[in-house]
Amino acid sequence: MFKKESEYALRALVYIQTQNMNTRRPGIAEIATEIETPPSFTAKILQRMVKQGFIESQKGINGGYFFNPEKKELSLKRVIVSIEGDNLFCGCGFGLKECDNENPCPLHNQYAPVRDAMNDLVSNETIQSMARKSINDKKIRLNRLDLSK
Amino acid sequence: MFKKESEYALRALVYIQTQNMNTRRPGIAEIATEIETPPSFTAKILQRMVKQGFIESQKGINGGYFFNPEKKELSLKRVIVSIEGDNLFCGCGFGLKECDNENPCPLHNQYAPVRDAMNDLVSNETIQSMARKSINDKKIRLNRLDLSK
DNA sequence: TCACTAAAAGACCTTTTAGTCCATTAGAGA
DNA sequence: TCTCTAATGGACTAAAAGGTCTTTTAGTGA
Repeated sequence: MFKKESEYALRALVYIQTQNMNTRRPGIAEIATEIETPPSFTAKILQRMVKQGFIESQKGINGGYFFNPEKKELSLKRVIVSIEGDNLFCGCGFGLKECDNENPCPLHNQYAPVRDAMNDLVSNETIQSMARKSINDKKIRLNRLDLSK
Repeated sequence: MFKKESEYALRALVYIQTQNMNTRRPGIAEIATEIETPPSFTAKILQRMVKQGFIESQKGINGGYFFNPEKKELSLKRVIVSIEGDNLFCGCGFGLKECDNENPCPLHNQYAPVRDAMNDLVSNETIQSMARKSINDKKIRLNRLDLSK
């Protein structure tokens, strides 16, 4: 569904938030290990998240990434749109440039409701709501079941 | 949402079916013009559709592409899965290899219903059902509103 | 059977996505 | 202020997606 970059960004941000809630500021090496992503690529992605202003970073000893608790919660949609645009949430299933209720493609009437449901989902869920779920339910994971595999 | 190749394949197949219903067998040049896709790439895609057995082709004068009316209707899902696999309809939104009700990612409970709705949609709709809609409702299109643009 | 037509095959090119590596910058703490 | 550490920046590589072009193959019908 989403691009690798979006998936990695979401997992990394949720992991950072769970650690922040535990008064920790994880660094690249730890994050990449925990969420099982390529370290260099993850570093590149988090750099972009910092530039977007979604998170902040601290260099040097005990440095790492963290959310500014003053800011309002960050929706999944803002993260995804900053990476891959909003075609997923607005576009036509048949790939038409212009497709709406007035001039629909043959799939439009069926497709639009599902697409809109996806839009609502990522608009309403936030990195923070995901992190809370993750902390409150031990069953919920950000990686594979068995890291030794 | 879908790859370009899937979008072009769906539009081409629906167009072929609408023309077949009018006792015509369109060729590449006509198809690419009508659905506004790159001709060479469209040819490549239709070759693959023939190899998959989804459509048949006829060389030479009055040649072109057509559906075998003996066969049962072709679901959108079969077309899409043959091109890009089924990750869209089975995969995890966070990109985890293992993610289900027992061991969910933080998005699973919200994401799975929307993903399943998408799966139902493409499983139930067929190239033929799309073609019928297209023929019965003049408002429905497979290209832009104004081809002169 | 010849000429024409249109699909098939396959090599090739371009752009985007995915990912690596190394040198630089800057903060923390001793 | 020195040293260690960890993020930053930017050049680079690899693979996949998207797309083109030219030659070959195979029907059609005159």
